[in-house]
Amino acid sequence: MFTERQQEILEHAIDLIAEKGIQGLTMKNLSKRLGISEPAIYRHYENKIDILISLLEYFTTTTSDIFQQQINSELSAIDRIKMIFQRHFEAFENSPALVAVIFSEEIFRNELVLSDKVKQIMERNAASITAIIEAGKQRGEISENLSTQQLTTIFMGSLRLLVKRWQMSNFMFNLRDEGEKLFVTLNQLINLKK
Amino acid sequence: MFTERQQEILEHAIDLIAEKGIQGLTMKNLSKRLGISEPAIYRHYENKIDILISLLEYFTTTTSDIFQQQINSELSAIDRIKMIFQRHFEAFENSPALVAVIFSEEIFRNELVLSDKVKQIMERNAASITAIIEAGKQRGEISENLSTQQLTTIFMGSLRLLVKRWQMSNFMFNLRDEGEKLFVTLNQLINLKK
DNA sequence: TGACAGTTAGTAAATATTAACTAACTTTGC
DNA sequence: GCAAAGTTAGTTAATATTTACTAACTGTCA
Repeated sequence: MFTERQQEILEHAIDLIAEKGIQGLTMKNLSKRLGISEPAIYRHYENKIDILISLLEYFTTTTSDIFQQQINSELSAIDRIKMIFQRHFEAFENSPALVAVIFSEEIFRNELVLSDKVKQIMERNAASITAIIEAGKQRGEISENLSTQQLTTIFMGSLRLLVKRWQMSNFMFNLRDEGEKLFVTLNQLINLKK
Repeated sequence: MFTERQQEILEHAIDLIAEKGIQGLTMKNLSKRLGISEPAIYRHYENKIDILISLLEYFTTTTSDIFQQQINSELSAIDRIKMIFQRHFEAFENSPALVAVIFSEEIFRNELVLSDKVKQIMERNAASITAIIEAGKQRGEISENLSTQQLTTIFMGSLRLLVKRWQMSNFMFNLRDEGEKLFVTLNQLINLKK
């Protein structure tokens, strides 16, 4: 899918975005990081947008596993969502720069091809959570009175905000621990309905 | 606080950011929108960063009322949070471009003065919600078992995600109606504990 | 008359990209 | 087996365009 060099370029691009935002991602900065000249980058990518498209694909493949692994699991709905949470946290702790991409709507806003891809990723993720909640309802784990769609928003929204806070704190707290706490409360809220 | 012309400039700047992201906010684009020349803008603002600082102040004054009005209210905690939600939705429906600013962490990342201000705004908002939840706990409206901090994340996170979705859909659904639905579910979750 | 708000015509620096070339490999055909 | 041809990954220099910003001038109006 990606050559070794392309992957290197992507990783440095992610780092740059994470550190300085999208405005920090210039060919000059990127080449400096890579230790090669600007034109050398064009041996591996046609243009800058190509790099960004690639970057979204890279992110998609990285995270899509997390969702697909869960779908066949025998766990309860809530535990399955919990596992999705945890795996994301792990992925982010391993490479905090990835967080910049999960909040990349702003980054990719100016190009239609890119913003569409971001939309797709978000919709796919929401659909996964929705499916799990529906299954949970059928098994009687989650009250039928609660709107699946709204629960999806609540789960994803609070997850996203936690990660955003982690990013804004310069990754100063332990994401997994805080995620655990958040999940305890979410769990309490859902279970009380039984 | 702002002259008439300054306010005009800010509004067009917000529109530009809303449409094309931060990269769309150039002095050229801005002057084109305003129907004046680029140098004319410098009659009203010293430089571009000055405009962005002003923009955050503009946003702060616009939304800080929403929080302060509530604090003295006699309503229940949940209703007070609901009102804060609703007033935000109203503000956003009146000027959807404002939404771009609420998610402006990315936009203002490159300048320390700016990103600090964004952090401040977020913290102030979180503190308001936290205070309301704490009060609700003391009045017995919200279970003491539930973590105030996590509840704040859940409220703010789901609110933010809803607004984000609204933005990504190009404002194609009714934000207030969907907000109402979200709140019904949040209400269900909290109240069941009684 | 003089401050205010605009203009035109520029600036230097930064931007993504292209042109032209090179050194070091690998493949191919006799 | 080895020279010719091609590829890969880089270089420096130059490109057109865009960026934020400035200097100097002009009209307007209280």
